[in-house]
Amino acid sequence: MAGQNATTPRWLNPVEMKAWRRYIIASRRLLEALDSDLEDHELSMADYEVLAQLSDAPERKMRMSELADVAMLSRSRLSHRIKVMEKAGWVKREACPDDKRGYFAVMTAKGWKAIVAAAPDHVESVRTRFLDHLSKEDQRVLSEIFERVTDSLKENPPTE
Amino acid sequence: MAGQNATTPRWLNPVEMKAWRRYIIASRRLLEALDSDLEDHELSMADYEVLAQLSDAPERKMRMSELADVAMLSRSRLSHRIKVMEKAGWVKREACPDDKRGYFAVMTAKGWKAIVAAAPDHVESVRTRFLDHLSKEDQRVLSEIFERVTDSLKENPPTE
DNA sequence: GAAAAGTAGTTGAAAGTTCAACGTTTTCCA
DNA sequence: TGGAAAACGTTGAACTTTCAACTACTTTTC
Repeated sequence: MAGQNATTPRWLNPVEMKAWRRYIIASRRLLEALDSDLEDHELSMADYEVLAQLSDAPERKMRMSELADVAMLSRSRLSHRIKVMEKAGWVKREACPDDKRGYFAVMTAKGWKAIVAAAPDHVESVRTRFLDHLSKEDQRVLSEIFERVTDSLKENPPTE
Repeated sequence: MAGQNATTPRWLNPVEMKAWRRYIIASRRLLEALDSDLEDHELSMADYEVLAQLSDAPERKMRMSELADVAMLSRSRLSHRIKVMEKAGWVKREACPDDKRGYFAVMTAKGWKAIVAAAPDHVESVRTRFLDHLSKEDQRVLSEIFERVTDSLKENPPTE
């Protein structure tokens, strides 16, 4: 992307700037707040996401790489994180019989208890800190905007 | 926030869920993409933000704590980061004459060159990856939504 | 005007994340 | 069928971020 802007840059006008900055700033603070709310359950957002995904999976287990994809973590990051979560007793690892390279992350009873305890509070956080400020129409507009953003990122992924 | 939900949790309905997840997923990918685009200039988003804020400040210098606030970094994080940026030659530190506890972060000529080189590409990234997918009306709606979200976070800050 | 309380900023250690390299197993295809 | 290439997941090292403690200075309070 470097050096592709020989022409005069199209700087943001005030309205664009406001939309962009408000979005980016609110999003950071929102994430912080959700993370902080989850601390009451000794969970980070990433941990929550991992457990939530596992709890939706058949038999509450999932291949490491699939879990990494749906939880949007790098494989390496997931691998390190699962090591910690395993120590905490929320998940364990299980060799995959079909593919000897592979492993499953399996949610334990303790992990299930943790997510069941955390989920209502987390959903309530998402509501009070975010969804409550959106009308039905806002929800629709937002869904569409971010669908377009995601689609465009897929078409034009960053080159790393 | 823990234990405040003795009542049945108000789970998200499908429309709410879709709005929430699309927003959160697109936002993560968007941030990743912007960060990745900036790598061409050897800058992280945090570094960019620090340099951008400095370049707008009078004399291109700012007190550490003010800089931490506007760039949304903890003081400790800024302190560590400035150490690295100083080594890279983009900023230097300067003792504050009025308050002997204080320091200024001061942008160097090299820092100025770095931000001037990166800004057009970065703005272009923000456009192509985000703003281009928003109509004027979308911009307005988004500004208002995230203003409400920010206001509510101010009224009800996380307790850490 | 001195002690207490608060503010500015840094530090080192602990925890988390990225990156590149690696061993193992599977897939591809000539 | 055999060997190259790709995929799975882990690892250790480097780097980043957080956390709590700390020094140094300033402001408040009585």
